[in-house]
This record gives sequence, structure tokens and C-alpha cells, in this order.
Amino acid sequence: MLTDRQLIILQVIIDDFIDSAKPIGSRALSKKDNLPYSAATIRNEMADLEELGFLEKTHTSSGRVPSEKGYRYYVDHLIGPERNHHGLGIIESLTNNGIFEFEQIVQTAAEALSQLTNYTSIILGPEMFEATVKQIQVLALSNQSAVAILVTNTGHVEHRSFTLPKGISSSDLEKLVNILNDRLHGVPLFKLPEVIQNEVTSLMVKYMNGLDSSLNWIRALFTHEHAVKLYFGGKANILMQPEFNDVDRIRSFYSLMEREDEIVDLLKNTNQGIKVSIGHENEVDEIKDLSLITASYHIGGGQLGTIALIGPTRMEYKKVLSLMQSISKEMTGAMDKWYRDKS
Amino acid sequence: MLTDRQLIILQVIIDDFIDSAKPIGSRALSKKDNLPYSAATIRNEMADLEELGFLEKTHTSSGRVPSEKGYRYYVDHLIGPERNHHGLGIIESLTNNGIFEFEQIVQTAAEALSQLTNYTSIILGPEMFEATVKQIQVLALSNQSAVAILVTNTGHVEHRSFTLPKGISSSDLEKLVNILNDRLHGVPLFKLPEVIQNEVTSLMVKYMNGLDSSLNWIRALFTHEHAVKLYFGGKANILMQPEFNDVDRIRSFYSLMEREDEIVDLLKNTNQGIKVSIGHENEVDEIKDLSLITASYHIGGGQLGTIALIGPTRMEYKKVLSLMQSISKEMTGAMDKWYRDKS
DNA sequence: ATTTAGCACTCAAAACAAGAGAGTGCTAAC
DNA sequence: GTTAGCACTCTCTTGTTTTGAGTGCTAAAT
Repeated sequence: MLTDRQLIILQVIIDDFIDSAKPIGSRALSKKDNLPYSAATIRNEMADLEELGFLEKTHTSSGRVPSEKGYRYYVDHLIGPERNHHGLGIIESLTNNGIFEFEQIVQTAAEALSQLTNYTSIILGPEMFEATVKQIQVLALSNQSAVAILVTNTGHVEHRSFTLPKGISSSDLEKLVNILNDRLHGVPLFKLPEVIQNEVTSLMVKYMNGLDSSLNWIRALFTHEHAVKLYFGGKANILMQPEFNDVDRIRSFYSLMEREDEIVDLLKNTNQGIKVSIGHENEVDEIKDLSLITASYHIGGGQLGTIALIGPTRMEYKKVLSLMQSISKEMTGAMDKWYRDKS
Repeated sequence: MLTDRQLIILQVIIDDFIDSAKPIGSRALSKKDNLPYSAATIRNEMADLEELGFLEKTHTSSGRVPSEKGYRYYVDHLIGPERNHHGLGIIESLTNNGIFEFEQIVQTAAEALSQLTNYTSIILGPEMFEATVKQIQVLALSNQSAVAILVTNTGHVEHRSFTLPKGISSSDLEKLVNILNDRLHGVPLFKLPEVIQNEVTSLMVKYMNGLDSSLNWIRALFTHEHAVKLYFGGKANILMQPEFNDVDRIRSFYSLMEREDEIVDLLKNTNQGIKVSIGHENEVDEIKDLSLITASYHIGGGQLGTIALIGPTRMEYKKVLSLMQSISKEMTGAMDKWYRDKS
């Protein structure tokens, strides 16, 4: 329903605004190469585009600025074929020495993403629900203390130090660990608390006397929220954006960034693929004037994490989208390669 | 050299400014209870105090504001006996279930510190230099991959996933781990790279053939910077301070917060006890208009970490100092209790 | 039937002006 | 030594004017 000329004008306006952050007027537009029309003509078109809701004015006699609907249209229809970012190889370079360090990979990716865009990136670590117990070990550090270590089939390690119950013997401890390994091997993490409750407790009461209290730490070790973790990149970078020249906006942004559970919610709810939420399309008040791009990365085909980027609605969508695509692909690749052969 | 009256006036001015953040004039001061003098008298005293360098004016006819020298004097001489913050019990409540989770303790302490003050707190994790190797384990996850786990005598666990060298047999792997445990048990972390280089390498070449390349990951696992870690609390809280009403100041602050190595340097160089650095007493440019309080906490008597608090020079020194003292004592207590019996 | 030139009009932002208010320094009286 | 009084200074607020970019509309040109 938009004429070709309107399309071009819309595109040029948005492109210009994305990089200048200033409203643009008809006169300036008419000077652009791809718009061989007079200011007056463009004015008319702009008035139409405004009527259709793609543009806005900041005041009655100002230049035009893209509306959220404008950005939406831009993202959906005006972004060309993403020029291939041909894999930055950031992640690859981290794994090709044979070492696979999850935290490092994710953190590096988050930082790179922010560095390249000057927005703030957030990566949601994978949920470990489906990982299963590979081995449990308890290592005494002294007469009173020990550390318990749990390794999953995916190579994740959890550990917890604790004080030993009084009077426990090393043979008791060994027995205990044996029971645990016997019963818990292969159990997925999310079922752990349940299995411990139902199967292990009774066994332990049977074979070991007077150690009820010691069960606490076992439960604590394994009930531990296998919480998804957030990795931030360049929380400060976004401050370079002129949109953040206002102290209150900064405050509200950073206060949101500290409420990690809200952020997790924000990112979790993502289906596969890339999703762009512009301004008020976002649920959370604090980012109703920002845009949020999320992309998922998959591991092992099922579990997934999310890569996100937050910036002003005036975002370099073209660049960002192809970049996110690349990184998400790279992450998925690295994860796949690593997790593929783990049963 | 200061008269009693000047002392009181100085104190009142600083106290007032600390909580109002506004310059205070002679008239307002003369109305305070503990200053039964006329505005004119106080004006004279203030002029003297300014001449001595304890006060400043923001412009020729403004009220007075404490200078850095003023704050220094305040901190050194005018702060009364710290009312005992009688241990907030924050940390105790985390450990009395028998579980000792280092990260959790430190993170909680950092957050509490910031919460209670509305400044930003940073805690420098302990250096693990003196911890010694307790056990090394390598667990195969599949034919191609494994995870290596290192436990120290203090209960710290490091781990690293990696791809197995092609053609390594499980008996080779076992042999390898035996060698490692045999040679590395009891070796302090900071000596690890050296010992591996000198003792282990030759042994391995001797007993295992063709596995030179596999040494890479061993070295990588243990050479891993046992970097001290930073724990931040309330990076956003400091934004509530009126001093941070300026966007550029915020930018420079946050950009510093991201340069973690600089921060580590800043905190590392601390002798025992509490240290207050006011404004230009700080080395780093970005905080030359802020104050930094550092306190150390000790573990095992030797190694130590640092607790720090950053706020405007107009800081509630009285409250902060006693608070830092409490927390540092609590941390030291918890650590001591935990690490005492580990050889 | 488009496109364009011309012109009156609008509004934000910058520049300027006037007052008010808080505070000082100094002098002279207490 | 202390205080009252007063002239003076400087910021901050408020209101006014000017400027300039940009619009909408009408009428002419294509």
C-alpha cells in the first residue's frame, strides 16, 4: 500500500536517523542522492507517511522521526539480505586448543557482541535440566570438613563445601558416596531432589545409623538451584548512546540490570530464531523506549540459552541482526560439537 | 592549633554537608543548637577555617563546603568512637547450616554493604596462591572428551573440560592421573606451572609414548590464572547520590568499573586495617572526586582479600567506617573458622 | 495530475535581561 | 571578643526576545 517512493523515503529517513539520532527535515532529505525530488514533494510524502503512522514529529514544526511502527516496518520489510558476517571466528579461536570452557566462551561472546555494537548484551546460560549425573565424589578436607563434587555428563561441575556431621567415620562416608553414585548415576538434574527424597533417604537410614541430620547437606548440595546464569557484556557501552544522556534513564536502566530474575524472564520466553522487540512491544516498563533483540542458541538439540542485545529503538538493526545470527550460529556450533557425543 | 570552637564548627559543617549535600552558610549554622553564636562570629571562624584549608566556597558568595583536607581532618580526628555495629550476623546466617559456600558469602557481604550505605562495594576475592593441591581427577565424558578437576586443601575446586588427544587409552589416562597426583599433591598453586614443567613433563615422556601434545591441556588446566575475582555490590546504588547527577561522571565511573584489572590494582595494595582515601589521595583519575574505603579480611592468617566501598567524598564516614570494621571482622571470622584446620 | 516555488506560521533552543535570595566581608558599635 | 548592620557578589530562577529549522498550504509550473 506504500508507493515505491514512500518506501525509499521511509528507508532513507530511518537510515539517517539511526546514524545521526537527529530528526530530519524535507530540505535535507531532498539533497540526498537517491531522492531527486524537491523539498515540497518530500514534505507531502512525509505528511502521508506520518498519517499512516510510520513517522512522528517531536513538535509541530520539527523534522520527522521514525515511529515504532516505522521501525517495525523497517525491520520486517526494508532490511536487505543480511550481508554475511562470515563468522567472526571469535568462539572458534577459543576452542581450537582442545579446551572447552563454557563460562569463558559465553563471556567472550557477550563482550564481543557489545563491543561491536556499543549496545549492552546479555547472554542467558543454558539450563542444565537435562544434564544427568555422571559422578559424585566427596573428599574430606579435614576431620570436620569436606567438599562434595558433582559432575554431569556434559562436563559441568558443581561443588559445595560443608562441615561434616560429628562422629561420621570415613567408612561411613565412603558407603554414603557409594549409595549416592549407585542411585543417582544417570539421573537428570531436575529430578535429583525427588530421587533423593524417595530412594536415597530410606536407604541411608537403613545402612547408616544416626545420620539423619547429615542428610541436610546432601539435599543442600543437590537442591541447589541449578539456576541459569546471566552474562553481561558492556553494561557501560550503552552509555555512549545519546539516548542515555539523561540521568534518570540511566538510573532506571541500571536498576533493571540488577534485577536479574526479571531479566531472566525477559529472555527466557524465546522461541527459536531471532526476535526483535521494539519499544512498547516490550513488556517491561524500563525498556519501553529501547529495543531488545533476542536469539537462541541450542545445545544438544533440546536445551537452549538466549543471546540478547539491548539498545535504543534507534538501533542499527541491519548490522545487529546479521551479527546476532552469526554469533548464535557460532555458539550453537561450538555447543553442538561439544555436547554431541555425551549421552 | 584549631580552637575548640573551630573544631565544633568544622564538625557541624561537615556533618551537615554530608547529609544535605548543599553548601551551608553562617546564618543557618548559627541556628544550630550546639552553636550559640551569631552569624557574624561564625562567619569569621569560617573565614579562618577556609584560610587554613579545611573549607572551600563554591563561588565568592556561597556557603562553605568541606575541602578534602577538611574531610581528612574529620576522618582522622573528629569521628567519635565507632558505635559498635554489633555484627549484623549476615555472614553467620549463611554458614550456620554447615555449608560453606565462598562465592555466596562474599557476594552477600558485598550486596549488604552497598544496600546499607547506598554506595558501591567491591570485594576482592582471596588469592589462592598458598592453597595446595589436594587431589586431581580426570573423568572421561566420552571417547573424545574429559573433564579435569583439581581440589585444593581449602576446598576450592577448579575444573576444565577438554578434548582428549586422539588414541589415548583409558589406562594411559589412569597412569597420567596417578603421576599427577603423586607429584603434585601438596604443591601450592603458584608453584604448579614450574613443577609441572620440571618434574612431571619428563616423567610423562618416559612412561607414556607419543603424548607430547597431550601436555597442552595439562598445562592449560593448571596454568589457568588463579585470578583473584571481584564481587560487586550495588553498582546502581551509587547513582542515587546527587554527585552522580551528571552523565559524564556516570560514564567515567562505569567505564572504570569495567576495567577490572585496574580495580584489582586499586584494592590490592592494601595493608591490614582500614584505609580511607579521599578524593585526590586516590591514584586513579576516575575517582579523584570520590572516596575509597578499603579494609582487609584475612584467611588463614596470611592470604587476604579486600573489602572496598566507593562513594562521594561527601561520605558518611562515621557509619561506613564502623560498618566496614564489622563486616571485615565477620568475614575474617567466617574464613578463619573454615580454613583453620586445613593444613 | 504531479511537482515545485513561495510564504506565513510554529516551535524549541539559544541569548539576553531583570529580580530575588542566600551568603559574604567589612566596619563600627556593644 | 562578639555582634549588628550594610553594601556587595554571585547563582538561580523567571520571563522575554531572537533565531533558525522546518512545516503546511496555496498557487504556479510542468
